[in-house]
Amino acid sequence: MPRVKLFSEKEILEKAMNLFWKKGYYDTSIQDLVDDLGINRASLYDTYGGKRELFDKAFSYYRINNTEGVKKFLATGTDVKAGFKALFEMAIQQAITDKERKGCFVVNTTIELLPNEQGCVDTFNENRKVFEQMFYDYLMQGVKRNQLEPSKDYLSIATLFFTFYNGLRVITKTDFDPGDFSKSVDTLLSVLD
Amino acid sequence: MPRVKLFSEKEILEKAMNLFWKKGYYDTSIQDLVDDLGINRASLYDTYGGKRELFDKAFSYYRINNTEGVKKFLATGTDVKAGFKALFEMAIQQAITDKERKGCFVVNTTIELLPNEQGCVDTFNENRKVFEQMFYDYLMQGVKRNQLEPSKDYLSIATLFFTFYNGLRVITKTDFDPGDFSKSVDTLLSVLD
DNA sequence: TCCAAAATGGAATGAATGTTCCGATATCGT
DNA sequence: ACGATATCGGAACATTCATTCCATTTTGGA
Repeated sequence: MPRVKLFSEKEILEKAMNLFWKKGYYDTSIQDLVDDLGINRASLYDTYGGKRELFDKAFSYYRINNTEGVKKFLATGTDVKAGFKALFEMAIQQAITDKERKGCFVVNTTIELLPNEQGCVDTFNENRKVFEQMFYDYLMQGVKRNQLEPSKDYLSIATLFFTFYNGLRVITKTDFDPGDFSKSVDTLLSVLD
Repeated sequence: MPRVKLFSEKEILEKAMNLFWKKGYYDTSIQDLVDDLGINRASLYDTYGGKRELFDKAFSYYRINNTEGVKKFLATGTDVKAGFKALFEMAIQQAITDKERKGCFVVNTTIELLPNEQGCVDTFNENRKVFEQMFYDYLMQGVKRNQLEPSKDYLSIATLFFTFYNGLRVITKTDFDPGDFSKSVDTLLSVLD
């Protein structure tokens, strides 16, 4: 049997994810990765294929975690409106807590790779659909539990919430006032009343 | 007197703006610029300084036009709610019309340069303030004209609208359904009722 | 007409890019 | 203990990058 890997493949992938997340695809060089991941140049190529392959793996890893994270987050609460409030507040809080202000990896990558790399447009479309569906299902739960009026157009509300969520992820990269955005979240959520 | 420039400085700046807008800062090389702008390598450096200087000039040029454009757009209409509806619909329509799907240059640059280039965070903060103020002023006009209830928190509505606007600029780079987003705009605007 | 000044074309620079290759090293099962 | 096999360190590769330089061409005013 051969020599065993001296690093955890998943651990390194997580590091790569964080670096790509922070610096984006183009501004991250192989040298940056070698320095940051702490593994050998050759090991990087042997294990992950190359820059683009590593990026794709890191991006996939993020999307899975992100989707699962939000799904679980919404599943914890019982009140739907409070759930969305908490979700948006979490995005705000995350931006304050994260000293690197990385925002959302999916949003960042959408902006960076489109429109020039149409090959990944399907990924972004699917991500949007998954989130909108998740939001919609959650809203319908609220209707079933008599927390929300049944007569509203919850598909458009799901789209609205997701769009707002994306906007939040852009603006929270700048120096924003958390209080202002908490208020705007409340205003947004008033569409549920 | 020297030889006269064979190109219009503004015309070339506009071309540079479009290329940076489409491809972003890092993925646009000097060679790309030389090919696209149709001017000489040396002329580019003589006239604009360098890649970063040219980018800054192009970005400034965009922001001025963009701000003025939205300001004039809002000034044309008389009904405030209809004005916002038209503004958001314009963003949607622009995404469909623009075959390159460039989105918004400010949003793109915010995502691409932050958090690594904190030197330009002031620019983004100012841009946000200008737009929020513009939206707020417009809303207050609606109050004065008795089109809108006076009791609402219009500062938070301005923030909400601007955040949504940013989100739109992200999502409209993907393959979105214009109809869905028109509906979500209507839902958003219901906060004014 | 001639000269100063600016634009031009294209070569040249040196650093950084992604990727490949190789000899050395370390490890596991036999 | 040994050999097969994968990792490792680092050199080497060809491109591409932003930038600089220079000789040439073009122009407008004296």
